[in-house]
Amino acid sequence: MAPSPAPRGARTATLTDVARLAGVSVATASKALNGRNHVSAATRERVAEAAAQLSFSPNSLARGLLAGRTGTVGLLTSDLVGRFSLPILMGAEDAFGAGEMSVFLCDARGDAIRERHHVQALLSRRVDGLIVVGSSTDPRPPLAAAVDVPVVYAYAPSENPEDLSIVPDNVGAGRMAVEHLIACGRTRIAHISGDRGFSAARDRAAGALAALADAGLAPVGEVAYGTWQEGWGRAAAAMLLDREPDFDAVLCGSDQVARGVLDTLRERGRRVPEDVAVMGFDDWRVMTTGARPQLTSVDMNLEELGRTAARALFEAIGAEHGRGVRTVQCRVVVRGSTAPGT
Amino acid sequence: MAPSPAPRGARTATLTDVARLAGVSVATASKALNGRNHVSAATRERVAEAAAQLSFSPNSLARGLLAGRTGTVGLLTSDLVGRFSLPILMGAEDAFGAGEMSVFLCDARGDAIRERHHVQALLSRRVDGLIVVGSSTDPRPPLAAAVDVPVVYAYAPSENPEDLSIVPDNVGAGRMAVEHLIACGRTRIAHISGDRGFSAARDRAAGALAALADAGLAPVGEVAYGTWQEGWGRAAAAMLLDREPDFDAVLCGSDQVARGVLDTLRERGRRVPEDVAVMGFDDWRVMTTGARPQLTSVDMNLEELGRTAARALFEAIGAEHGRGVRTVQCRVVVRGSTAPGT
DNA sequence: AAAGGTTCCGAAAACCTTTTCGGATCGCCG
DNA sequence: CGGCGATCCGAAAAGGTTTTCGGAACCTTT
Repeated sequence: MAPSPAPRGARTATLTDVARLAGVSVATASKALNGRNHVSAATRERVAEAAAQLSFSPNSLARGLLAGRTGTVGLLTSDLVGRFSLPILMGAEDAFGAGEMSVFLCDARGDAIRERHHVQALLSRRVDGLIVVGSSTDPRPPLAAAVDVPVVYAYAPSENPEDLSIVPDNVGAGRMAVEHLIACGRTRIAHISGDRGFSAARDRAAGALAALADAGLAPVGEVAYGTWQEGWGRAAAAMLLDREPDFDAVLCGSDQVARGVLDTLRERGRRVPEDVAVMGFDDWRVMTTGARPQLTSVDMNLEELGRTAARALFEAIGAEHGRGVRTVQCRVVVRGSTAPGT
Repeated sequence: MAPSPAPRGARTATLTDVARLAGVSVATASKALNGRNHVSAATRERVAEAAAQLSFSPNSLARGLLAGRTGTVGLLTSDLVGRFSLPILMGAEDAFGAGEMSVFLCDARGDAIRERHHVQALLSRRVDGLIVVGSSTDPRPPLAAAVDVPVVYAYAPSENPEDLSIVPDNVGAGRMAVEHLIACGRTRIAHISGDRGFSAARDRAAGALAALADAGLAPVGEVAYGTWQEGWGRAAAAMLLDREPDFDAVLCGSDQVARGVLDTLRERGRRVPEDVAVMGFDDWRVMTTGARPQLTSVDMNLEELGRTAARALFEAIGAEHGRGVRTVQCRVVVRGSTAPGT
């Protein structure tokens, strides 16, 4: 049996219908359904029954029109296809869903025109706030249009320091990774990074070098920048083996690079983790758990970042708006490539 | 310079303001801005100027309240974290964005309670339609609540054949894959599938076997079901080499399985594609392009599936609602693992 | 100059809910 | 029995837009 075959055209019940059925005025019906005072228990009951019978659902548009707040926010991503938007999105959706907020999703596809268009549409829908999710951690220009609702930038900070931005702590992540390797007893550590054009690569490298210096260690070779791909990992590992064969750990710019490094190390007869420990970045499960051995990685806590952005926006709605850049801590996820037996 | 520092509290301009500034009535202002007749060119110009000056943006809530249509749709996913929702989402968002529709995103996280709650919220916001995106191609129960707007199920079809569902053609995909292998001159084809519990695995196997039979060929060994992971690919390939070493192609249930198979084949001295051709499913770029050699795969065209679902919903809004299951074609993406030199 | 037609504009209703405030009813006390 | 307080209910306005329809002004034609 289909669940009450959609009565198309049968205008959905309004509060007036409920009131009529319950034999009260709309005002009373409203108060009864919203738990306001000055309604007798009996009346409240009658109204509730009537509402249930008509499967009444209050029209949020009318409510929003009156209240001046809609209970909606816009989530503007610049690149949905990218791997990093999604977890942030999930975290934000999660945090808002709990707070009775609904989320408009817009993907600008990296196009400024489309972005402006989407912002206009969202403002026209009277969203209470906006989260702008970038596709890399490099700063991005602030929204072009004049926006009269709070805006929170997530992942990619705004170039305007007056805006509120939530970003992962890549420097801390690099530091954390090296500290883990040192804790595993490694001292001859090389860093095969990703694309030098990304601040994520540079920040992680900076954190890693700082942690090495703090421990009185020098890196093995230069930081090797390339791409974020497996192929670069394979090539860079080969070069490292040729030039600086005396290393006992490799910190990689991404999980994909680490996969490539693992492949080359295995082919060249180095055992992981016995001879060489290997770490990745991003903790992309499909990459880390499919690897042999499973790959230790640094999780950027993107879902938490999304939740944080959502909470920040939520606070900014109605209250005064925060400013500046806030970071979210990363965390090391230990697997077999650095610690045997895990 | 910050772009006009958000004038909080400075009530956004309304049509009344525009009308006053232009020295006309709200009715005229409305008609002027919406390109209606019965407005002189001069007046239209004056109103447009006033609107621009106040950076007027019409209140969609009021408009929706009046029109009975909001220009919004709900996108209800059951599992955002899964790899398949996202491209569908993108396709849908793309198709709707072009049509001036805005998309509410909700993730039910596979929880029926949460799903019902989200549906209620969406109906309360008076969405014009609903797309329900599943996390696997297995049929799912139809929405529990009585919904009086069109619903389209994407990826996972509804169990109710009266509903409209858009799904990938997995049988056709399996057939297509085998046909490609045969076209590459292979005749001794094995199939290492994924998790038997998924209809996607069974459908692809059925299509593959049908194509083999059509070509007068028999598969090498049984269809091997396991998981969707790399580890299963490695293990299954090893077993295949032990039991039925005489094969010249392996069709894998997923790109991850194919990665595992590639690893084992390389380690056991079989060259790809010279000795053995290997194919995956899903065309997950990070898996296929990182592999050595790059992996031929079958793309399910999920983005197109999302667009198709969006278009179907769009048509159903206002018109009569379609029924039944429609499929979207898959396509083979050829890379080095089946055809050398590509 | 009057009649008729054309062109443009404005008043008002409609959409649905919430809130305010005045009015009505009832019970209780003096 | 009158007055008072408490309790509950309803009329009406507000929110911003679109649409309908009546009215005003102007031009053309006889």
